[in-house]
Amino acid sequence: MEIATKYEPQQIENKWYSFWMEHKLFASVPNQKPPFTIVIPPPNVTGILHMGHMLNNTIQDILVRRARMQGFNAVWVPGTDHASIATEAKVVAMLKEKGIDKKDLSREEFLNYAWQWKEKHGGIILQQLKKLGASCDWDRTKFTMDADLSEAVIDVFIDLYRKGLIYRGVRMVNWDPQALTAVSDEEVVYQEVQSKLYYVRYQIEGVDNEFVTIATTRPETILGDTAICMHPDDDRYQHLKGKRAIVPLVNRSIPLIFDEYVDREFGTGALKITPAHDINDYNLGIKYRLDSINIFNDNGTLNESAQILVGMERFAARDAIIPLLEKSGNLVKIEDYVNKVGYSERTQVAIEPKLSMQWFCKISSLAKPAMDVVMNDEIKFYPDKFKNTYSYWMENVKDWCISRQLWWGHRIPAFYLPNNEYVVAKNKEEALALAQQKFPEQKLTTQDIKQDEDVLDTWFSSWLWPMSVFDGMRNPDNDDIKYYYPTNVLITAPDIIFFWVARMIMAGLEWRKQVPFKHVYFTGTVRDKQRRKMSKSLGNSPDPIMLMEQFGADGVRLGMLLSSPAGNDLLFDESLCEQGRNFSNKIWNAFRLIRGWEIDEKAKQPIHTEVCIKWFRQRFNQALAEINDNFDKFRISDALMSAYKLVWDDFCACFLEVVKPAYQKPIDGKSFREIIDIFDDLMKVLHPFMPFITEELWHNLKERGENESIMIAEMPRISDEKDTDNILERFATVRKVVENVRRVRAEKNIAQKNQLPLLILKSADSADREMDSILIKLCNLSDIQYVTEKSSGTCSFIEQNVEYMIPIAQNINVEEELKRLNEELAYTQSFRESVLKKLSNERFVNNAPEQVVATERKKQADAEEKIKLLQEQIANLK
RNA sequence: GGGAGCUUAGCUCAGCUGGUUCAGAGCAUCUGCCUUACAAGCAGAGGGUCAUAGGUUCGAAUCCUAUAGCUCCCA
Repeated sequence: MEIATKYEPQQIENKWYSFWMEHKLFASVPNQKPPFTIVIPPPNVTGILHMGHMLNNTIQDILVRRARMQGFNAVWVPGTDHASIATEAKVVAMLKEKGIDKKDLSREEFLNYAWQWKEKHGGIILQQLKKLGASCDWDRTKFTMDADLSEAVIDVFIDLYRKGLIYRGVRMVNWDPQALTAVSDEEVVYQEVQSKLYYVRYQIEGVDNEFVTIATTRPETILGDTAICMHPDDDRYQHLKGKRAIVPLVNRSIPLIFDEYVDREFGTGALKITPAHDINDYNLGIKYRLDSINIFNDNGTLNESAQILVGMERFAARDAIIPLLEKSGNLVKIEDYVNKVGYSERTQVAIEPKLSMQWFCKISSLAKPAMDVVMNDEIKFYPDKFKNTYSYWMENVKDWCISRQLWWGHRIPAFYLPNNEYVVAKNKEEALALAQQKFPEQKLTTQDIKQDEDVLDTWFSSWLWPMSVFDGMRNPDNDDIKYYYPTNVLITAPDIIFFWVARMIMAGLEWRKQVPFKHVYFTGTVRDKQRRKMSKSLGNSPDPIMLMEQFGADGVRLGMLLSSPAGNDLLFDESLCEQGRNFSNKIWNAFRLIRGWEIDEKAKQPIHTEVCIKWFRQRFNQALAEINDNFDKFRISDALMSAYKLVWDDFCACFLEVVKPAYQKPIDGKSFREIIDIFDDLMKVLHPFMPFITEELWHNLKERGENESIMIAEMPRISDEKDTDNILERFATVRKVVENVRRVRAEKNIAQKNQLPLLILKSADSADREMDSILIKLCNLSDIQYVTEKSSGTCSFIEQNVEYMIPIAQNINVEEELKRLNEELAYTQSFRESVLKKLSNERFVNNAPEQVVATERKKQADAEEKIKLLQEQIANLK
């Protein structure tokens, strides 16, 4: 049979993904088996696949596939989240292209467009995940604005409201003047910017030529100033106590106040106070009952209250006010200054602190139990350092601003009445009934009540995700939620530990009295080689689809994992995928080798093959234990590396070299079948990492039924067979000897095809004939002789204090050999010295555990033995 | 400014509660090979004062303290 020497993944991948789908192998329904559940961190419905998704979803798929093969009823629930701000921005932009302004549309019209957009473009990412091999139960695909999930969100709002945990209030919020909505603290990204510090002097009221100078980075907000504040102990300003100042340009009289909040070192020690536009000023404003003058419109332009520059955009106003201040004689100086400015994560525009009416969720009572379950390890974090981050945030948790001034999302179920009261209810009818009951004298009708225009923060729906995907909020006793919840593990990025992870824990405990997941695995950030975050604007992110076309999905999956221990950033480099592809190819060729053998049922199994199979079974067992252990600790890249080395180093480089028959010779049937079984097991171990190639080869190894798949084959278990004859250790020694022989070959330029004899300075009685057969095969030896005396004209080496000699025809380079031997002797001697030093230290001998002292004595004995051998070798050469 | 964490080979990282020659892995590098599964490969080799300075200990990459540098989170 002709098989290509290179593995070509494309067709194979499509073939098997279709096969899995057709046979519904990803589907899960509750049954008697133990469940294993993962819910996908729902990507934005606007999203397209990027490298972060690749990493995250590769890990989820590995865990799910492995669990499935281990006999769990595994489910991986896919879905997307509606991403209020991002989606609304996309739709607005799309409409703009069509020449439609959002302002000209009704809410219903706009939402129509938005749904159309979602149906057309939403969920591309889920299609892309299929290319990766994601074994999601697609029939369970959910969207955070599905009717059932939406109902759950509204119910939760009402429930929290009735529990007194939701309130409405005026607060300083982070206003995004482009998206025209408040965003949460977590959605603000602070960046250092090069800016200016403006020094502006204010006339003291009623005193000629007396001024107080302040420093500000935002001179345009002067127009909203309602006080100037200084430190009460500041000597420079004692004489100003009780006086007032005049705001430049608008000539408003404002008080001078004194508070310890002020940093005397900063600027001039005098601070202008604009309560409407700065959170700290706002707090001082409350404390001193200052006026609050809002000078901005929602879109960031100046309003009537500013008195001048009305209608001008805030940054333009900043530029415009400087010449005015200069002209009026109030500008003292300008300095360069670096400060941090908050930007909206969604629109990248500078956040404007703004006072506005918002809905808030009281969080502290929810946070307490959520804190406990992480601290007591009921939920385990990997890596566990994120417990620190988590506890710090939870201890200082603030109320959650849950309203967004958008249309796309879950509309807040609050209904306003003509008397400025409001009621919270599931829909207008219930709201009306409630309102009529509450205010019977008002004689309210449907026309009198008006629902809140705002929607809820997207996270207010995603915090229910692990429950709502199983309809666990509306039907808490349904079979799915009872079976699949709590989920086993959440795979996510640490930057949403507060947004999402913490809140899911709160929600799970609040509504199901049960944690939503038992383990949280935090992936690192995918960065480029220069440690820069991958981003669209830098253009440093490769297209995952192209990568998969180039290296195969299996290759890319390996590439993602190879250097990404939990929580560590992954410095992505295409060469990692190349390594993955090369590994696929290695496996492919191992298969080609086996496939090409002819089978002779009459032939007897050679001794070296028998021994080698015995060894490999032990080695496999050992590696399996390692892999399992690594999985238990969520050290997935380590688990992969164990499997990688098992296949490449042990199976291909060693095992196959021993068992493969000579060129064009057949293999005996027994060996063939045993080797196929071993290969079969290896494919199963690799399957979670590399689903496609393993499925392909698994089907080619043996006759398989039409409905069979490696996906649902049983994962090999650690066998009880003990390594009674110590074959692992004996084999390890053999491999060292093989290395030495190969080194001699390399140094002496002796080709592998030329047979060599090997002399072993050891009694023939203690020979290990089993291992000799391996040596002969791997080193291509003519024979092995056990001798009692050294012979000259040999290259020799020592392994486990046994001397091995290879007679060679050419002259030995005595000097070179001596140099090598002397170096080894020196090393061994100094090693012995260090051991002796320890042993001659009474305190060591007295204090150290017996075991440790005994091993030191053994080291001493071994070293002395080796020194003796080396000295003999050296003497022999001279 | 407050907090957390990191610093081990050229790169990315392991190294658990001090004790096996403990200084490791993968990649990269160098040398030799188109050997009959695989050059996307084979065989071999080199490479580190474990950030620095102290301390605890019979014994420190591992524990403690300080310093330097880096990263992240919060304000």
